[in-house]
Amino acid sequence: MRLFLVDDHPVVRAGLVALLGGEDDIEIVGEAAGADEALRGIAAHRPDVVLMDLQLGDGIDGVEATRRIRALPAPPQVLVLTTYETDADVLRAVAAGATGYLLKVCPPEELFQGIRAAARGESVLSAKVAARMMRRLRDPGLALSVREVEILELLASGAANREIARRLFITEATVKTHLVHIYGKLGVDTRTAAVTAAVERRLIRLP
Amino acid sequence: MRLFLVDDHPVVRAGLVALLGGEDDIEIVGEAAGADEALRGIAAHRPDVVLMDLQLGDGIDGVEATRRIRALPAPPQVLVLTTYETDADVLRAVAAGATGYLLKVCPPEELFQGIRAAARGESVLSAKVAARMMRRLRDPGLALSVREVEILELLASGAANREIARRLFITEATVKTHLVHIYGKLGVDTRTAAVTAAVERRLIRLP
DNA sequence: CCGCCGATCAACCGATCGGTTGATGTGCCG
DNA sequence: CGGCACATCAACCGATCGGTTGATCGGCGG
Repeated sequence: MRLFLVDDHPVVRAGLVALLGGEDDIEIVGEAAGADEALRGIAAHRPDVVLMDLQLGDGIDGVEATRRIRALPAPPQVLVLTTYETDADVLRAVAAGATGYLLKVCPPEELFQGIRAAARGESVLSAKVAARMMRRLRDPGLALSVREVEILELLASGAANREIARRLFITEATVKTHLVHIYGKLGVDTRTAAVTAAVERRLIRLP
Repeated sequence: MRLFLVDDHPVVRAGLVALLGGEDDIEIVGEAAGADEALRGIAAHRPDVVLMDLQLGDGIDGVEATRRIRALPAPPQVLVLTTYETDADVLRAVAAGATGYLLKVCPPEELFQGIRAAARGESVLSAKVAARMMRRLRDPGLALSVREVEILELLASGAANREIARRLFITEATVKTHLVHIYGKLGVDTRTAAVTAAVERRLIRLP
């Protein structure tokens, strides 16, 4: 099975090469530190699976890189392997066409099985990520709605209520209503605290 | 030269082992995913240099782990190898007794030389980190003062001006004055934007 | 079909924030 | 010694935010 690595850290790429060297059925056909390099390498080497970090060397992030890879004709499976487990990251990666989402803290064996499962086209979720998603499905009351996360991300960028309203094509009154709900769900009472609480709880991630 | 690895990511540890395997003068005598495990391993194997990540497996972070290691009798040199390059991280790590500060994105050769330099007791700074520190020294006007960073960190926790004033034993008026200066230096005009700008510019980092 | 939830909007009020002007003291560097 | 940066405080004003109450509408599930 042909594998392509995309990660901006030389140390991590070396680690993956070393770990996967012991797996005879997995062949690493190329690696890249950034999105452009990855797209060229994938076109040249036609891998079955791409192992993708979310923070990349060049300006393009892993989600956008995933989107572009999946837009290729007969695209490879993309398995995200990254440090973060925010709701926003996971949902965006899956929306961009990722087959699975693993964390770098996972034990090597889980990584191997994940790569093989991805090659078969199966969906793969790291235990921690899966738990987060299950909780999100089981207990939707505590989870923020999609709209509320949108508000939070604009909040994190420092936008005023009026600016948020303008960007989302709603009125300031609606923004305030959403904020009250967000405060309640996060257990805070100011916008700044909401941003840090959301970052801590991995609901959003700062750029 | 005896080296000990501390990093919570199995992939990164494998990568370091693989990369350093080619350097005959460097011998890896042990590794750990967390601070407690590291302290036990260091006591047992007596390395010359400890390669330390800042985000660790257990509750203790790399800065605190560094402090504890440097408090040992005849302690090893501690070389920080991490993803982040915030002012706060670097300054805290150095204050805790770190000999050097390298980034995981650095090329392997720089890492090798850094480890050897650390073993000789020399200070090591990654090029990006060094540049940031130099800028901080050369152009103190653009850098935030220590007091302003304190304000920023409380800001990031969501504290209101009154709360910040109470925690720092100053009046609300003074807090507002500091905020105006901070806004000016960061080029923003709201507290929330100041927090995200500070995080983006690596002046502070969220917990 | 009816209830619940999410999303939308309105009007109001007090509290907080952003911005300005002006002032004082301290410590450092040339 | 004379700046200069930093930290501290005061008073003021308009803008924004936080909180509340109440309302409409569409979709989804029992």
